Amino acid sequence: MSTPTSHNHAQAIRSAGKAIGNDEQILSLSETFKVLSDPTRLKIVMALGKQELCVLDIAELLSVTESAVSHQLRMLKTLRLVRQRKDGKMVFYSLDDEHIEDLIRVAMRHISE
Amino acid sequence: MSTPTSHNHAQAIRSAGKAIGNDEQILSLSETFKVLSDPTRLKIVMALGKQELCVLDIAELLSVTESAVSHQLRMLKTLRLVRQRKDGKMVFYSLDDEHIEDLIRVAMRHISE
DNA sequence: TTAACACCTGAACAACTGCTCAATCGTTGA
DNA sequence: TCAACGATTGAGCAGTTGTTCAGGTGTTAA
Repeated sequence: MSTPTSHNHAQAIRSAGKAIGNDEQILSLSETFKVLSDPTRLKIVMALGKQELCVLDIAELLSVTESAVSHQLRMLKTLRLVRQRKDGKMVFYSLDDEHIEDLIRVAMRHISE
Repeated sequence: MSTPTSHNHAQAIRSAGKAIGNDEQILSLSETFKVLSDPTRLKIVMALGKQELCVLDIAELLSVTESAVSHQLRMLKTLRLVRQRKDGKMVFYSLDDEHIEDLIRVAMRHISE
């Protein structure tokens, strides 16, 4: 007896290939996950999910500089995850995507094993 | 009139702070998202969700080298997302976490706007 | 006008990431 | 025994990432 277990490579590849979307979809998916893969951004998103905050509030809450927060907020705004509202000297940010909170909720179920 | 809109910074920070877990939890969450933030790893996970595959199958399916696949599989194994089964010269990998597929499903709802 | 404040921006830097390449291991068939 | 095969590993590299820093904008109060 030689062949340990019969395994049709060609068919396995064909079958698994169907489970993968097209490259454009994969890229969108991975970018979605990438936004939340940085602790600072994740905290910002979770905080804004609870309530509207200005830049300095976020900076103080996370113990990072205004600049760092501002950079991350720009990215989050570009990706349409947050929205901004100017009020005098301050700029208030809030979450602009309800799906993101679902995503975090599901991930929390995951890490609690 | 000066104050544009009344805003209690201290209270806002306190309130939003509750929405953020402890640092350990945040780190776990962000790491979960980070695994799926790379297109190659995401494809591997999605393919293995459909069916068990050996290293060469994955390499061919994704058009990358065995080495690259092996490196990523090691990471996925360390993080307990995949499990391996040796069979002769081949090593078959399969998904070892049902929550991950949920996560991808929710993210797909997100990107389809 | 001026100073203070909240925020934004671009350059620069260190740290990290994913890949390639070459070498290696373990198993199998000749 | 030995060559072929599937898989793994570590070093090295180019590209990316998140932060800091210095300077800037716009708004407000004096």
